[in-house]
Amino acid sequence: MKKGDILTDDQKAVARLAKAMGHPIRMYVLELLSRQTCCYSGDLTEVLPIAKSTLSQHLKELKDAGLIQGEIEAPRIKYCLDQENWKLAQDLFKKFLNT
Amino acid sequence: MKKGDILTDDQKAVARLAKAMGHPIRMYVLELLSRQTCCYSGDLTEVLPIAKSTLSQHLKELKDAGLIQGEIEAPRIKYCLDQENWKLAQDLFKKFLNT
DNA sequence: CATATTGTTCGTAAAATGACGAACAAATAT
DNA sequence: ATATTTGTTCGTCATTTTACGAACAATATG
Repeated sequence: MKKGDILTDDQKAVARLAKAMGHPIRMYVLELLSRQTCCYSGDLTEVLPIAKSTLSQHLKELKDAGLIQGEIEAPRIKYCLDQENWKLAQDLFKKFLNT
Repeated sequence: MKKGDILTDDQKAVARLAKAMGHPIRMYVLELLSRQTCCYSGDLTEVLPIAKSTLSQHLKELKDAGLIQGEIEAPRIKYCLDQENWKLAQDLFKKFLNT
């Protein structure tokens, strides 16, 4: 924790999360997963108007931010919210927005 | 509201807000303003380790996203949260985060 | 009027983002 | 063993983001 560093860890953390949420496609995925526990990316490809490689990138960003996790299941991959980090995100945003 | 459009307005709106919040400097400003009603950008320039032109850009982004507003006051500019949109942002994030 | 003070705008540059199709890897099914 | 399904990775490209300093505009102060 360097001294001259003005920005707090929480500010950095919530900015990191917000950045990951800063695209409509990614919010679509997050909302879906917050409603139905899991989904397969194939389902998303069918519905979303983007190439599967692009979707893959978006999912990777959500994964890198810790918001979702993917579990290999036969030929497909099952995506779910990362419950632990999701709770953390809830708390962080609550902290920054509610007061 | 076009038919083939999968993404909802709320998803787009919250993504827009999240994008604006997706930088530590901007979260710093937002947190400050959520605590102390207003500030002058000069105060920020003193504290933050970035050029004033860069700060100006960040403030503009927050303004464009509707999160803050600037009021000219003599030689300086007073920045505050845009209360109305801030409430909207609170509601949107609450909705998406299930809080 | 001259001169600070304050912030934006401009020009520039490096890096990141978002998108695509093609190629690839892994696993299942034929 | 070959084909099919599923998703990632690669190469590419255009656009956006982040950052800086210099120049500029507007407004106070001497």
